[in-house]
Amino acid sequence: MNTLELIKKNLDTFSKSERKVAEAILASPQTAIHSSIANLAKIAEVSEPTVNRFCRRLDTKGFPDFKLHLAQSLANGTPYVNRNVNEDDGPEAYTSKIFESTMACLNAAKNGLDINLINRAVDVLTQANKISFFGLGASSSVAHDALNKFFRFNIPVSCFDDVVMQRMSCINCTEGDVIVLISHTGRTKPLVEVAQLARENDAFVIALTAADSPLAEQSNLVLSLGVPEDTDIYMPMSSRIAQLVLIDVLTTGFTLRRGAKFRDNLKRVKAGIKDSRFEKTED
Amino acid sequence: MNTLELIKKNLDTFSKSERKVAEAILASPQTAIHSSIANLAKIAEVSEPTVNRFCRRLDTKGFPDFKLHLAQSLANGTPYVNRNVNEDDGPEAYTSKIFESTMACLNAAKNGLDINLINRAVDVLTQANKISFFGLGASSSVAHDALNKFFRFNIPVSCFDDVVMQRMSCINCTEGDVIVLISHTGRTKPLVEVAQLARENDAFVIALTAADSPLAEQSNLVLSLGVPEDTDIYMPMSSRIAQLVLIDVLTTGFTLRRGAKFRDNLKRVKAGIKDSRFEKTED
DNA sequence: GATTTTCTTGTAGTTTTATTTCATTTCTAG
DNA sequence: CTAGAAATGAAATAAAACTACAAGAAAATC
Repeated sequence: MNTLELIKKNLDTFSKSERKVAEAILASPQTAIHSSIANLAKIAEVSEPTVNRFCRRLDTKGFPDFKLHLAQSLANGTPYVNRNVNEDDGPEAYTSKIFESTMACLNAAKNGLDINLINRAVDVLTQANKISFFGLGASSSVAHDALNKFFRFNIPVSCFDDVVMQRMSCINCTEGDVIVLISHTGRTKPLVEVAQLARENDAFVIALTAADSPLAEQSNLVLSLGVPEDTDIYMPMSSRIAQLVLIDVLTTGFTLRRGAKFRDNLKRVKAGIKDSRFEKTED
Repeated sequence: MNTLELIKKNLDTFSKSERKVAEAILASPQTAIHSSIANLAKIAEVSEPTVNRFCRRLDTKGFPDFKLHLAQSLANGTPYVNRNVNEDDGPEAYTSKIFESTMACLNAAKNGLDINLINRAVDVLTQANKISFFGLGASSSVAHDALNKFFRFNIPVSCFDDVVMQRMSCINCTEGDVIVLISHTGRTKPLVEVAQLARENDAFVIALTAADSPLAEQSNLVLSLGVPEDTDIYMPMSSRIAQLVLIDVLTTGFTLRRGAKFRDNLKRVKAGIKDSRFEKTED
């Protein structure tokens, strides 16, 4: 738990003098971590033992230990607090807010993931005869991205971003086929129907979507990113980034699982691209 | 600069005893920040002043100050150090490595951005008659994503991921058109030619690409993400994520610049989608 | 190869910083 | 208004960090 947040939350549980300490710290945390206990006591206009007691109340061993905790939470740039863009932000402000909230979001997503399910998904993908990635709207770019990555493994893989093609593809499914459906909310009707159709035709359905959504219910395996987002004005930015990173994770798992033989194959594909470039490397 | 990294990098500039200290810290940074100078000296089998000298050599005021620095860099989950996936990583390991290195990469990207150029890009986009997003290969999904976002602003916007269409589109360019080219390396021949073609037809060319690349030279405005990446085996994962976040930033800047009127428009587009859903929200 | 110089390291002493103890003050409840 | 409890700070104690200096090792010079 972020120390600054903790202090804010417990402001009313402190005694009068202890609150003075809290406020002094909140006013300038940077000063706090670079002060001695005597100095901070003077700033807060209390005695040294009071500062010490304040530290202990926050479950630290004492003042130096408290400074350590505080320093650590400052290092994170408080990414969880108050990072929404508002109307009068300048370029500097909205740029760092977006980057920081994206990072915070990835962090949250990481902590909320079920590693066993990921492992399971990699299993399924490794054994698939054919893999298809489906997404609609904003999620279609995630599906495309997935296609791009799996394409290099030299296995049958496809990607559709319109419902008609998705349905047609599902009808031709057989056992051993894996369909990966991508939807932030899991409430896009056509996609839920596609999931149903796929399962009726014996395909294995993996969903990258919200837990407890209609789409999740229709799927064999759900990888959910617990990333709430205000989708009312701005677009589902961060959550989509998290989906992409999840695709990265699956790709990596896939690569590792299939071992060295396949990694050679990857290199060969890359080598084949080099001709169309000024130099080496990748787009 | 990350303290642990700094220690590693300077390992050979230390004297024999100081290196003992460095190694003791690297072996268990967590122990280090919770030890007194006497304790750490004992662990490293040196004297206390040696530890103190070691701290000063790293440009800190002394041992307590050093602990603060170290604590801060530990708080970031050591994302900069040694985060490459290797063959025998389990799901847990590669998942967190990928998430963490992506976050680190975003952080690096954020710090390397030129805010003025972003502001300039937003300016140009806001005044464009027509916006086109071009990408090839892995970058095409970024272009699609951009299309998806700008599409909602109710301005002429298009996206092509094959060279032929891109060239055709460029030939029809007129002054006031803006072309956004996306390429991780900036060395994809066809895309560089497209940039040339677009400029010959009076379009304004914005490139999301590496600085000092052929593509950068052919563009009117370059937004570069200084994100080096080992593209030899794994794909350009993190850098592409950074590009996407940059698109988010541009979109946000665009939204803010055009003011409240346009934000209403966004809401209307959203409302129009709702019918095709089980509930509200967005994919 | 010896000798001087420089750099490195540790011991012991000093100073700074943090913590504990305890007396005083300030609330709170009857 | 007073007994008891809680909060606070002064002073003393303990701990930690730092400094000065001297002994020893390594490097350079003759």
